[in-house]
Amino acid sequence: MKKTSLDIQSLDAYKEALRAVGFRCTVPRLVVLDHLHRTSGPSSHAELADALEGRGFDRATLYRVLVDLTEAGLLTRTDLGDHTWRFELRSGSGNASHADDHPHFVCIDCGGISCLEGLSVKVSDKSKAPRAVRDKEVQIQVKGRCDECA
Amino acid sequence: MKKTSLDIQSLDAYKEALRAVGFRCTVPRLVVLDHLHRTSGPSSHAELADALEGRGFDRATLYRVLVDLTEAGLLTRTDLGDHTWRFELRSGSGNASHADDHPHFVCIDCGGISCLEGLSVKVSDKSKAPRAVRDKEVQIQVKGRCDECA
DNA sequence: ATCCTATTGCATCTTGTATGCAGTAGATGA
DNA sequence: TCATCTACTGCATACAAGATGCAATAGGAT
Repeated sequence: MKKTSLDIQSLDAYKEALRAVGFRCTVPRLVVLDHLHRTSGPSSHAELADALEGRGFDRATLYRVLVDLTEAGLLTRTDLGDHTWRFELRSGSGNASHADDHPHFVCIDCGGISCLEGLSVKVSDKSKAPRAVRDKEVQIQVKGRCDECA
Repeated sequence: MKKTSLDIQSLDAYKEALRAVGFRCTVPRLVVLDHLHRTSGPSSHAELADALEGRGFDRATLYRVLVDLTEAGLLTRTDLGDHTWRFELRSGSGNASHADDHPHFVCIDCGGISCLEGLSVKVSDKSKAPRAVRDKEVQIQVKGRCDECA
């Protein structure tokens, strides 16, 4: 099922999103957006660079693309505890299916990351919890062993 | 309130804890344990090294002390999202006030840690979640800004 | 007090992140 | 369609936190 290297469906959406934040539509940026769109779960700079190996993009370029897009609000940047930034498409960037603030599951063995979209956290004793918890202005991480490593 | 440089009260407890995990009771280790005991909240390697400046310990030594003690189970190591490890005494290491197995709220500004005892997690789509999540064999971390830093 | 070996101190390396600069390629107007 | 302006890219290079190899040293068991 290897068609074109870029998802034509979303291409226009990406271009529009880039222009909306005042960015030029360059090949590296479109490829990064496309890759993050296809990938499930957040990607690190290293993972992205590996995945796009052979496309001829410089690692520094990819790094700056990630940072720039994050600052422009098209991506989110999180650290799941392994000392590497992981980037993910935000909804509204041609990626309507993915919520922004879902919990992540981090495998304590292999370091694999997956998203727990269907997970909700409830606080029973709200009086004690910090305001941020009640207002859901938090980032939730769940650490454990994934099915492969269990 | 500057008395001795080492908290005599806890010294024996530290020595005992070190021996319990098969470690020798060396000066750097005792000083690190003592410092973490006095400090509220987690300390990074850099903070620790700065605080112990003048004691003549090598930074690499302090780093290895932190890592060793963590692997021995006397400390916990977390990353609050700023790409630096932060270490904290675990309960049972002369710090009985803190249980380890409940969700923690971590302030992304001050690094303060509070406990969310009344927090529960529900998974709506159980088919996709890793087995560990369903079996509750996970460690949950909630990151955000605490009330003081908000 | 002596000896064995876990630890330390020093040097060095790695990895992830960040930036300066000259050349290149988007986008705009003619 | 082409010229032009300048936001990007590629390359080199820097930087800090985190690791590690190795000889010297200091716990602690005998």
